[in-house]
This record gives sequence, C-alpha cells and structure tokens, in this order.
Amino acid sequence: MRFSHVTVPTLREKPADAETASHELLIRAGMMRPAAAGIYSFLPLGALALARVENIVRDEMNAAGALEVALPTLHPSEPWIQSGRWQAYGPEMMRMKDRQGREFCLGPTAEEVITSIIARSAPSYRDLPINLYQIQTKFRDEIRPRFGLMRGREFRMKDAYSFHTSEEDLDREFKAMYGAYVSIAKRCSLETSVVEAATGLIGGSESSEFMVPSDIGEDVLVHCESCDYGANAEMEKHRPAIKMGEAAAGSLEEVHTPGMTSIEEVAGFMKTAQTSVIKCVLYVSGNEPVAVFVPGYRDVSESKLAMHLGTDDFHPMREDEIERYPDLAVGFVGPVGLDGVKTVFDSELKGVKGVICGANRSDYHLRGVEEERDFNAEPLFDVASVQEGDLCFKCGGALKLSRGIEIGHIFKLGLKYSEPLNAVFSDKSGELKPIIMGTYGIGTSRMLATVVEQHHDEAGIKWPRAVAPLPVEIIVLGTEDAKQVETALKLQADLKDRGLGVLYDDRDLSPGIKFNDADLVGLPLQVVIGKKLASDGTVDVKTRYTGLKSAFEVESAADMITRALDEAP
RNA sequence: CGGGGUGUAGCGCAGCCAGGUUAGCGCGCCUGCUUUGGGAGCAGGAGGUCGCCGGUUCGAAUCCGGCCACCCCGACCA
Repeated sequence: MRFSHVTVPTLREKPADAETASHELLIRAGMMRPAAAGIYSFLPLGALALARVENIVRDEMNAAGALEVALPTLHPSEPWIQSGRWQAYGPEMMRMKDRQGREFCLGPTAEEVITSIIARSAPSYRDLPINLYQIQTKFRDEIRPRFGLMRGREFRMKDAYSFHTSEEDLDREFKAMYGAYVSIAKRCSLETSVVEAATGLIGGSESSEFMVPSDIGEDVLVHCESCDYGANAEMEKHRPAIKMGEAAAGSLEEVHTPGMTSIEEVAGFMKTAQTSVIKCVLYVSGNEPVAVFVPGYRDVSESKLAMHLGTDDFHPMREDEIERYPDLAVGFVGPVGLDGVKTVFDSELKGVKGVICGANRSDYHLRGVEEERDFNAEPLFDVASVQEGDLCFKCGGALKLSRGIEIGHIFKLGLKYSEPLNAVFSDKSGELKPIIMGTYGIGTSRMLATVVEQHHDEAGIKWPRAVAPLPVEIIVLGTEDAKQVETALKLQADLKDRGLGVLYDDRDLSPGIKFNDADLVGLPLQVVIGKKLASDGTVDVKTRYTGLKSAFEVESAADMITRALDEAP
C-alpha cells in the first residue's frame, strides 16, 4: 500500500470535535472519517485494523466451536413483536417501513432473527448444543453518541447465540465463551476486568461484562477491596456503611417548610443530616406517575429502576407533566398517605424510624416518621445508586469505584426468547421442551478504539503487533534516488513473500513530515532508507513501541525485520 | 427530550458585538527553481452558495426570525 493517492490522508491538526485520544488519532492518522453523528467510514488502514481485530475474534470463536453465520441487518418486525421487544426497545431502535408499509428495524442485536431460524428447524436433542455467531454492523440510535467509535450509533459487533438442552450445558458454554473473551482481549493487548452486570433489554438471568479500565470509560465499576466481588454500578449490591438517622423519633408531626423542596434545604431547616430524610423522585412511566423513594443522601439509580419496572420507557417527571397530576404536591411528596400513585421503595427504607419526608401537602414535611407504623415500604427494591464508602454485601469489605470501557458482555438468557418465539427441541422421550439460550457480544469497532486509547503517545498510535493494520512502513528519503527506490521496492517484495504487508511512503516530502506521519500512523516497525544505503549499505529500523532504532545491512534486512517483528509488543 | 455552544476554502481559525470596496490568516493543494535523516526556502497560482430559507436595509458573513447539521452538559434529587 502506498502512502500517496489519498490512501492515508493524515491531518496535522486535531479535529475540532475530537475529545478522546482514540477519536482524534483514528481521524488524524487517516484511518476513518465521520459520516454523521456517531457514524463513521473506515479508510484503508482503519479497515485493515478492524479486520485484524475481527479476525482474532473469529479465530477464538471458531476455536471455541462456534460457527459463523451472516444474518440480515434489516429485520422484519414480526419476531420482535413476538418477543415483546418491539415495544420494549423504545426510540433507540431505528424503525422504518418499506414501500408496502411493512415495518422493519435496523438490527440492534439479533436474538429474534436467529431464534426464529432455530425454532423453524425443529431440532432434536441430538442437534444441540450449537453456537452461531456473526461479525456485523449494528445500529442503535443512541441518545448521545460520543467519543468517536467508542459510542457510535452504527458500530461493528460480534454477536453469538447458543442453544442448549440443559442449564448445565449452558453453564459450560458460558464458561467457554468467558475463556474465549479472555483470550481475545489478551491477543488485542487489552487488560480486562470482568464484572457482574445488568442484563438490561437483552434479558436473562446472569451476565458478565468485560471491562477495560480507563478514565474515559462510560461505565462505573464497583470492586470489593477484600474479596473478588466486582460489578457494574448499574446493578451492584452493597451494604450501607451508615444507618438512616433517627432525627426525631416519636410521634408524627407536621412541620411548615415553605418552599423547601430540596433535601439539603429540609435537612438544614430541621438541623439534621441528609441521612434522616427520605427523598422522593417522581418519574413518568407509560403515562402514569411513579414515586421512587430513596435515602436522602443517595440518588436513584435509573438502571436499577428500569430492572424493577421491566422497561426503560420512563423519564423524570417534566415541568409540563406536573400539572397533569394535581393531587401530587410536587416537592413535598412523601410515602405517608400517598394514594393512587405507583411507588417504589429502596430497601434501605425498610424499618426506618424517626425520619423526615414530604407531607403530601405543599410547604409541609413530616418528622418522626416510622416505616410500618406510618407507611409500608412496598414494593421494596434496591433502587439507590452506590457511593464511595459503601460496603461489600458479601464480605463487608470496602467498595472501590472506578471507570471502565465495556468491550464484551456475555449472558445466560434461559428461556427469554425461546418461549415467546416457540423455539423448542424434542428430548429423548420425544417431549417438546423450550431451548435454553445464551448470547455473547463483543464490540469490535469499540475494541479498535480501545486499543488506540490504551496504546498511544503524543506523537500518535502505537499499534500492538497483533492488531496493527500492517506490520511495516518503509520510508524512502531520497525519492529521486533510483537506488533507494529500487531497494524499497525490493524490500517490500521480499517482505510480501514472507506474508508481511508494507505501507510504503513514496511521497516526495521533507523527511520530518514522513517521520511524523509514520509515528502518527503507528505501524510497529519503520524502515528508513536514506543516504546510509550508499555510504555503508544499511537501512535503519525503528520500533514504534519502544522508540529503539537499529541499522541493518540491506542484504539481511528482510530477515532482520521478520525477527524484529517477532520481538515487537 | 431540556440547556449551552458552533457552523466562513480540504483541515484549524479570525472577521460578526458597533452592517459599507475584490472576505482574510495558518496548514494543506498546484507550477517552477533551490532544498532533503525529525513538520524547508523563494516566486507564482487555484480554491468560498460565509450551513439553508426568509425578513430588515440603499447595502447583510455581520442585525432579526425559522429550519438544518455538528459538538458539549444534563437526563436525577421535585
């Protein structure tokens, strides 16, 4: 591949909208270009790097016994309606109609499509287990695409689906996929931390996320410092380090609190801590108000609330919605005597005594409130978010919060799709039973961005060898010198014979520009052919990762480069 | 969806508040000469519906309205 001919359109300056290293460098190094918000085109080098990541994924999936398929990107609505996700998905699903008015969506994932295929094949226990995967472009109309490839709307993902006759066999496959993912991350030079995760819209009983620790990660992770507990904050369990305070034990009392709608104001006015106040956050779900009660010093975790409500179709009550519910004393809503409104209570509110809450009457709060005596905390659910200082629910150790990039997620689905889509198998006795399923995703375009995020310096990308778009760049300094050009072409051909692709910088530019572009593009080895060829018959080779340079005799250069590559990170 | 910001040459930006010749700068691009081991020099040159539509005005990149696109923050404390 030649550097000229707009093959590698590098940019000297940082694109105005790039916020992260991977976003900036993938564009500046001429690997990709934006097409629309959260949608990117891959240029030759970017497409090569993506292919290398995807080939590692393919390799490990095949090694684990999975079979590759190619499913459609445009999905008919029928199976999605059958599974219930046509309704559950909300605006994140990109929907459209064809000329006949039939409804379709751009596949955000493919459980429905694959499960209906298996269902129609009416397998017997002899046909199972099976694990089918594809590596393909997905579309999710994200609320806010961010950080280039990191959170795109259109993105590349490997998605795999396994089908089993028993829970035990699903467990075995789950472990096999876990192992495959560990290998994939390792081969791509990514450190991972595996945590328990929410199953969200995919559903299922158990799931693990593969996280790459990073400050730009969008997920908050919780790890116990004493045991092996690790979880995504969106579903973690914790034990509070403190008990909700007893600010005013005793009888119920109404207090005039004019205009005090925040926890801070109320706690301040009552001369007590926020740990003594019950916080109420109002949501609207399916046109119905939902009052969520949590300890005053905590926030509502919307991901946990979504698990409880069984949908993510809810939002905090907006100003314009408040007037629709005249019975709600917004700002002063409390659990005592609150009728006709759906409620959710955080587990921490069970059995509290002597606490403060809204009086369901404007400008009034109640003090001395006691659960059971004054209200019943039902339904009870863990809907509050974790905080620094909370304790591990398993061992009581200190919990540590950090950030991570989710590159993979594996799920035990159970019967979530096989039942509604009627995917059954006949067992030994001829009885029909629903197939037990698992699903396993890994974001290949996100992994590409993550690799750049983890492997770069001020000058540019430092591709680990396994995912580098090409292993070697050859730079000729004297583009007018026939000997140098001839040597470069010969070396390129020799390396090609050894299966090593070359990016050949054939441009007639100042050396500095070519060196800087080579560092920016970041191929593992740079071979520089210049005047030393004529003076002492050598070419220089620089290892991008270490910055180390050495001179090789031109005759043995191809051998030495092959050897140097074996040693490169 | 709410709030904020931006949109001027391929990229990065100035000009806009206080409307007034041919709309500027840096990088990149083209031609020629010189140069060539870490972003060269000189000379010449090309490239713009100033996001789109409408309005105000003798006159609009600049003021006003609408729309679109992109970016940031938020989606949460009632």
